[in-house]
Amino acid sequence: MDAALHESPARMLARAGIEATPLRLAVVGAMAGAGRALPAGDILALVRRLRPANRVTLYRILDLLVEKGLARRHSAGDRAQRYCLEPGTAGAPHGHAYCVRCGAMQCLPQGAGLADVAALGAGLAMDVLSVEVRIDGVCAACRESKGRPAGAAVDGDPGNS
Amino acid sequence: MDAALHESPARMLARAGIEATPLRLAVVGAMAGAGRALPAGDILALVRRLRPANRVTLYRILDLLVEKGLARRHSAGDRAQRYCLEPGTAGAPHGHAYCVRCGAMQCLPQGAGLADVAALGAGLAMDVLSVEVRIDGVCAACRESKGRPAGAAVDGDPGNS
DNA sequence: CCGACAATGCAACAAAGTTGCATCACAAAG
DNA sequence: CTTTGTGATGCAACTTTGTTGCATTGTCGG
Repeated sequence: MDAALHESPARMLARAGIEATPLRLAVVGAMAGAGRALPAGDILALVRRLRPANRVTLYRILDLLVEKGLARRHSAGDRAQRYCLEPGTAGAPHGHAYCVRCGAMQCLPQGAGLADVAALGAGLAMDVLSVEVRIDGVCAACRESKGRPAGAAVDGDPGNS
Repeated sequence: MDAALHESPARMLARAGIEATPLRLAVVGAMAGAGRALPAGDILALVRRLRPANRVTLYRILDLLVEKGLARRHSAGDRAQRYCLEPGTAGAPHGHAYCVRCGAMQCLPQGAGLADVAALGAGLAMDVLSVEVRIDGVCAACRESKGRPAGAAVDGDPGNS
């Protein structure tokens, strides 16, 4: 996820061939700043700290980012999909650590155990497109503070457009 | 998934300490018969071939099965969770192969590449509860028959309660 | 200024679950 | 036999997350 941390949102959009708009910059900025996979609702809350934004537009931007390879969509155990910025090196997959207590979804370093899993798919009588690896558990922060969820959702106003 | 295939629904419920009812037997029977992870909607359709059944009751039964360790809940790329019968040997995880075309979710043999991934979680500063491994791609049936989805959903009447 | 086209917004819809409460069935108590 | 309690089931309404269709805005080339 280095690229996401060291590259400006504008640069990332340009790299993916996506026209930069204030909203898109805000979305990419929010995702890059978080440093982990966020549900659409959290991204929306983050973006709305900077500017009003519409739910539908956000979903369309996320779809666009995914389609252009800038972001990836991952399923957590819950109902909401999480989105995280692609490491730049296109196609390089990475797993995630999902905290079932606070819902945070940390990106795991690339390669960790993934090559093996990918090889598994190769013997499968199926055209493999991608591999999802998710470790479910309780993160360190939540383990310490039994009781209140730690580092959970964004606190931005969830008020509607 | 051997246990699921060779054990009667009644026996499985007994083993998990769940009281057997006609509906629960039908649910377990449907899941065992499918031999793969099914979304709640498909299970409902299968059960309704035998008897009328309510959506809510099905969800409650599925929750119960998961809670008692008889079944496992897995997220596919889409919105619906899939449920499959636990191999009996409690906690033994297995991955899944998800076809993005027809939505079928085959259970992978245990152990295949999973031990390695589990080890990955061990170094994570987090209490690992479980590991989800999903291979997304296009299954053999769908690859052959480009066009119509193959082996997709159940054809039962999706009519309501 | 005008038309085209992309981006955004709004409202309504849709799918998958969830919740609260009514009802039913069956068993134990009286 | 009737009563009463408990768990299973059913029903309706609601929530969350995402999608679709259409209207509006904004920008660019002419």
